[in-house]
Amino acid sequence: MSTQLQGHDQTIKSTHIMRHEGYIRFGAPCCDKANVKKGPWSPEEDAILKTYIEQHGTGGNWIALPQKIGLKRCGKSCRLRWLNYLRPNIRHGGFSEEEDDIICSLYISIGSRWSIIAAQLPGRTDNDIKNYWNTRLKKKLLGKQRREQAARRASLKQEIMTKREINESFMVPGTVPHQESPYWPDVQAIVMNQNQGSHLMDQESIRDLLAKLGGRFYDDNQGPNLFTKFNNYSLEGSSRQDQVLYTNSVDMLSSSAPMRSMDSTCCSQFPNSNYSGPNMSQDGLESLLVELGGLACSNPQHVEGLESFYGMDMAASGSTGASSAESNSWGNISSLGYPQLVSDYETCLQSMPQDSSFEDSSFFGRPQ
DNA sequence: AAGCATATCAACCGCTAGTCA
DNA sequence: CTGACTAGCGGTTGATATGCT
Repeated sequence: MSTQLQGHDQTIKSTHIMRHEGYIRFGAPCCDKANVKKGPWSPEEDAILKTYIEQHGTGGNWIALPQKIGLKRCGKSCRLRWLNYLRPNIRHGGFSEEEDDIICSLYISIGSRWSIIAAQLPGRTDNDIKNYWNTRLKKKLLGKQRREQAARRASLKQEIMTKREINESFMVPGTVPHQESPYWPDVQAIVMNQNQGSHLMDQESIRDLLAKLGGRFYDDNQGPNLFTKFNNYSLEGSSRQDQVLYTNSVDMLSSSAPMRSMDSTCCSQFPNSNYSGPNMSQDGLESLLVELGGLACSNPQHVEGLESFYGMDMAASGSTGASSAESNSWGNISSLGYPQLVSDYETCLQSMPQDSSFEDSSFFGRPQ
C-alpha cells in the first residue's frame, strides 16, 4: 500500500507540480478531437476516475467512460491511467534482482511481449517494465557484453601477435608470408575451436548464454533454475496465443534436447555460417542480438559484437567489412592471406572502443 | 553557477486482434 | 461473411530530473 501511495505521490509530483496544468503536448487527439484534454492528469481527474471505477467498474467500455463521469479525456487515456497508476497494488521503481532476472530471461525467450512479462511480475505494469528495460536493464547487459568482448579481443590479439612474431622469425626478409606458414594452422585451430562449441547448443549452452548476458542466470546447481521456475508462473489474463507462445518458449528453454537450428532472419545475417543455435523466439533473441550487438547487422564491422552470444568468435572472420557470405567460411578467410587478416583485425580493433564506457555502477548509481 | 548531456518515465500514437451485430 | 467498434499492445515522444564539465 505504501508503495502504491508512494508511486501515486511520485506521479502527482512529476506530472502536476513540475509540469504546468493543461499543457498540450501532442497533435490531434484520437477520440473526440475537440473536447479531449491531453497531457498530465490532475489529482482531481485521478480522484474522479479512481472513485468511479472502484465503485462501478469500467462498465466494459472505456470509450464511453469519460463522458459518463464527466472527464474530458480520451477513453484510451483513462484506461492507461487506471492500468498504470490508479488501480490497486501498483508498484513503481525498485526492481529487485529476481525481477531483473525474470525480465531478462523472458525477454530473451519471448521478446518484447511486455504484457506477458508484466503478468509474471505482480504489481508491475507493462509500461513500467518496458521503460525499465529500455532505460536500464538493456544497458546493464550491454555493459557486461562489451567488457567480455574487450577481454576476448585482447586475448585473441595477444595470441595472434605472438604467432606473428614466431612466424616472422622464420621468414626470409622481404618475402610474403604464405598461408601455409606455421602461423596458419594454429590460428585456424583457434577459430575453429571456438566455433565448435556453437554447434552444441543444448541446455548447457543456453545457460551459458544467459550467464554471459547477466551472470545471475547461471545458478550452477545453486538455487532454483529460472527456467523451471517459469513453469510455475501463471499466464492468467493472457490470450491463448500468448500462452502457447509462452509455453513453447519455456519448453524450449527448459528442454535438454538438442536445439533445432535457428531460422529466418537471424541466419540470414550469416548465410554461410554453420551455426546451429537454439530455436529461440525470433522476437526475443534476435532483437536482443540486434540491440546488444549495436550496429552489428547494419555494419559488418561490428558483427563481432554478437560473438559471445553465440559462443563463437567472429572477430577474426567477420571484421573486414566484407559481406557475411564472405566472412564465415574458413576457406575464404584463409584465402585472404595472413597480412590482410591481421591488418583487418587490427583495423577492426582500432575501430572498436578499447575500453567499455559502460559500467554497471554507472547505470545504477542514480538514486530513485 | 551555468550550460550541456544524458536518463527517466508518463502519456501519446498507431496498429492489430477480438467481439459483436 | 463482413464491417464497425473497442481493448490492448508495443513503440515512440518529449518534458523534466539529474549528472557532468
